[in-house]
Amino acid sequence: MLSLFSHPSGSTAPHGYSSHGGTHVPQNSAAMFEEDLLGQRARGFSLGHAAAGLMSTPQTFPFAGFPMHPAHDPMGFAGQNNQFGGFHMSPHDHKRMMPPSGRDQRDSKIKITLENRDLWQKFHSLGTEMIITKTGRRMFPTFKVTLEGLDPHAKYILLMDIVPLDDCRYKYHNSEWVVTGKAEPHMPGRLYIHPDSPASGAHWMKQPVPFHKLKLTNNNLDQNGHIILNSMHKYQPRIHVVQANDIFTMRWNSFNTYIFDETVFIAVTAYQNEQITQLKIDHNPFAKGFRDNGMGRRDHRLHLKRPLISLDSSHDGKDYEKEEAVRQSKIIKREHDDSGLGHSMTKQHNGSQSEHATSTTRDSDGESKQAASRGDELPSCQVAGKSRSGISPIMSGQKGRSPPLGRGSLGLSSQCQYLPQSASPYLQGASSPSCDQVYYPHHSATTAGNMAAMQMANTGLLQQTTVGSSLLNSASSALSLSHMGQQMGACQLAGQNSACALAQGSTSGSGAYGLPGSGNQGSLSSCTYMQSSQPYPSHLSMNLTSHFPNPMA
Amino acid sequence: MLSLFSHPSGSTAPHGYSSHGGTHVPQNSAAMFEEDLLGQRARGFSLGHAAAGLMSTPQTFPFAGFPMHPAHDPMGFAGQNNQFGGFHMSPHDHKRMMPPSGRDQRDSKIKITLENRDLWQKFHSLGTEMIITKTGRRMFPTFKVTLEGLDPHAKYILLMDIVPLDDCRYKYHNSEWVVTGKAEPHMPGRLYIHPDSPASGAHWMKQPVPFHKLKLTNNNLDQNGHIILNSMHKYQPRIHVVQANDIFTMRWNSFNTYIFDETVFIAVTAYQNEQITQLKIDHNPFAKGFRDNGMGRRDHRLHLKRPLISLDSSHDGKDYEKEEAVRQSKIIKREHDDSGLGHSMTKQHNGSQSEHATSTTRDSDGESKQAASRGDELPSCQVAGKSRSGISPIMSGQKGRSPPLGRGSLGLSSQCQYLPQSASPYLQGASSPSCDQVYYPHHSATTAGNMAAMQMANTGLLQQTTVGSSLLNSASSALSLSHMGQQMGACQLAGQNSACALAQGSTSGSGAYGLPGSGNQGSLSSCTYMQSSQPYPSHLSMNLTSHFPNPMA
DNA sequence: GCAGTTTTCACCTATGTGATAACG
DNA sequence: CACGTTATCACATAGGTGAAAACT
Repeated sequence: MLSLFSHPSGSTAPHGYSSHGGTHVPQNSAAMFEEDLLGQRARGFSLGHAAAGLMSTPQTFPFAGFPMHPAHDPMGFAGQNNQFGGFHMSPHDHKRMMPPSGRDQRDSKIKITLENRDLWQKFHSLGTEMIITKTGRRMFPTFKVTLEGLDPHAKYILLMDIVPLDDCRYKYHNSEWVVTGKAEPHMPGRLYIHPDSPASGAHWMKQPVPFHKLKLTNNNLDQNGHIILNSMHKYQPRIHVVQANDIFTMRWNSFNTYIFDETVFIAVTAYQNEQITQLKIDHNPFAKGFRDNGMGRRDHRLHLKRPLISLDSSHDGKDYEKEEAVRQSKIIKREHDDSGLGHSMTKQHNGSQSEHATSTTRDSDGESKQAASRGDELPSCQVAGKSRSGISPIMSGQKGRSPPLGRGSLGLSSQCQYLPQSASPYLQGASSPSCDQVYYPHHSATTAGNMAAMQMANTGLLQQTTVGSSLLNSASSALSLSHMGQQMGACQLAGQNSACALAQGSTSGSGAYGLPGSGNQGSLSSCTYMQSSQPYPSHLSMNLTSHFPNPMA
Repeated sequence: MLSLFSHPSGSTAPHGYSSHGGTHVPQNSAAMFEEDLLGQRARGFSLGHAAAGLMSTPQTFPFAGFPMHPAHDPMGFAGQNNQFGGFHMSPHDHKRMMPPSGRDQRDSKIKITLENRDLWQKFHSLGTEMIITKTGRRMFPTFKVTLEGLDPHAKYILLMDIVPLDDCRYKYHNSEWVVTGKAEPHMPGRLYIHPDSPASGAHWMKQPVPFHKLKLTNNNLDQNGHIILNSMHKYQPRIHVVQANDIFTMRWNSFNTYIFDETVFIAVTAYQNEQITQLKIDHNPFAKGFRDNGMGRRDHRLHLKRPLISLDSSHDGKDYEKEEAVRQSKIIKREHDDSGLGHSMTKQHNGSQSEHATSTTRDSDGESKQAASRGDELPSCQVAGKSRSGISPIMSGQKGRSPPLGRGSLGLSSQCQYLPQSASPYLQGASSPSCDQVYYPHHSATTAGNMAAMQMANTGLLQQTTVGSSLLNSASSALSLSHMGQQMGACQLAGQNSACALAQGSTSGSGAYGLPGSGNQGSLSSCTYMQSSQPYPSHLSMNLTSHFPNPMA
């Protein structure tokens, strides 16, 4: 297998972190966390040039057929909540996400609430767009949740990931989002571990938990652990609550996954809908470049490509601080309560399903099917007519909140027609055996349990990279994990800092270091470096490039 | 007279604004305003190289004796509210500033309230510091006021300026501010005109008016109209409410001036008290660089040079947005109500005093007494002992709010001993005939009426400058006016954009263009360019370098 | 090769930091 | 000459912009 890491040898471990793989086990990660805590600029965890371990046999990968987009969302929720256009919100106030049913799972009593939901709704009603850049961009609004029902004394790890909502590629045409074709292959989904992890239930419950540090990037070669997305594609952020003392003993089958429909968004490199731009400027304190009216009072009309109102007064906006405050404390009721697809799903916990055995994670998929044909785990796309579909067609001025549409008559996403196999979104996860079901055992006991490899660092897609060292000093902690039915078998570390403190010493750049992992089912405790030769290794990967404020318990 | 403007000839009017003085009158300023309204980057108003008009005779300047610091605060309030150390606040809730007494002045019914007063108090209790930089720095907290009692239909102009509070120079030693000597000569005070000016009373009253655009600089050669201050000196921001249809017909004798004790601050080039730094970071949305816990929840302990608490949790701060909101709507009562110097003054309106006649504004003061002896209009300094004085000696951790001290036992500023002549701060304005009383006719009818010249643009101190054109593209609108007993006679414009549209055409750089103004008593309607040969012309100067969102009425 | 769509990039705002440069 | 104080500067963060470059 070839090296998965593209960064130039030598520039990999600027801080002395080993750049060469081996079958190492986490060591001094705690110390590192502390250091990071104090540092202003988080350092990466990546240990660089790590090589594969258990993933020796490519065939173990469910994605065999889809080397390009083995990643994300296997789940069928893509079909359940694609009311993206924002014309209709979830009929029920699913602000409070609950497990689908009273399944006898350990955390069925967990209650998770999306904060600033009303703000999310505002964006959602217009068709949320999230900028993705080479260097990584934060999300706005910030994904922030309130937790309840956790065991105050137990330790939990909170993670987030973002999965494709459908298999379509979009374009913003004539003020609306329309499908332009099939989706591009997705990078393996990375997991962003909340920096406070692991922490007690009490800690997580004492106040809203923000995932503001999470960053999105369109750089497939990203070495900073940011979540890699494709521009012009629709995504669904998800939150996972896992009871575990540390990420290494975290059992993948104990994932409690939740999603919030209003957080769906389309990744873009540049804003398409200027109403979204304006909304961002209006609410994001950092988008000050245009807040002429300064902190709190701004004139929406200024700088608006097409002013909606007259320019007479600059005192029309409200204090964003106030709005923000309201947003955080108040929960605005949904206006339209179209009881369409009822419970638009929320909880998707990984059933106690079989952990797909100690499958070996393989990285040398070999298939460089860049643009080759891909599997159809995700609903296929079909460019719909311009009829009444399309996201945010409502260009109604200022507060134009689109009229509620039946849940069935979806917005943009409705244009995607799902293949028979994925027709039932709720079951898709379990029904598509070939892949992705890992994370979406929705009502089934299937699951995430079968994660196999953790690539701590390089996503394993950096093959022919030539990334400069500048890319190595980032910060967010993320796990790249392509929701497949593999089990956690190998841990791949890369980057500069070492979470696992594994790779240290060797500075060899692209050499492959396949190391057979110990195949700990359902546990991430064994981190093994791995490198694959294929540019887009389709398997679970964990990229833990950054800081963990709290030392591992 | 020599040129007051130092910027290289030619680079003065990048946008075609004349750089050569003449007796011009505002012309197309309105058009400019609109353009500015839409532009993201405000352009300056400065008309460059303008020359003096009425200020032909230097002797007319009250500052004759103090060529270096004719500027600011003539008022005696320096003595009234120097409880800077923050140990004691104004006894009465002077959040609502009212005219000193029911003087029969047109606007005696105006009520002005400082917004986010509690935030100001927090800073004040520690000893507020404001960063000043070459390029200009905004103030934080932002000076924001709520107005009441204005004639909804009349037009008003809101201005702000910042005057020296005493004649001392400070230094931060051993965690406290101590006087180190006499103050450096102050640049002529510039006036910052609120960009909405002029606007109806209704407009000003409909919501808090923020002066967030105002910037402070330590660059004496500033061409951007920013307010020039001296580092390590204490200042008092002031607000002026003037009923006028436009700045040119604005009558200087109709100024209604207000000050808020809690807004006193020491200008610094770098923060001295780290508690202040922390407070800034905690409350200023832009100071995000360190808000690890992101928008809303931050860990004060991170990055704190000397952490006050443990580092276990990052969830301790409150949402700044919330705080901000609260700050804006709620008015926190002062804890300590030491009824020391009772009404710590607030309203300082310019009585209907005689407008010092059509005194001619002279700019060629000639005196280059840079470090020469200066007049003593300001209270003289006397380095006090380290006893219990000194600003923010209270280094009590987190919420350490200093215990209230008698008003008499002032904080730092108390260390300054005032000369007999200025012993009575409230009367000083009127009592010091030589200068500065212009703005502080406190209880007297004296006054601001005697302003003579407006130097629209260069402060007149840019003499030997070599400022690049880069300095010319700024934005804030400011008037430089050294509160002396001169009357508004000449208007000096400089910079690139033209508010008065006066100077246009001539590009001669440093030539002097003394032009006899029409001597409009109390009115700024006649703008005359002027240039003085002395580096520090001590006279009223108006530097209106920038934008006025609203076209002049 | 033009045109339409996307992406990248240098720029600008605001603000604090640490290192370095002046100053006294 | 070195130290203590103050100032300046390049850097970093977050985020939008517009123009140019890159795709399709």
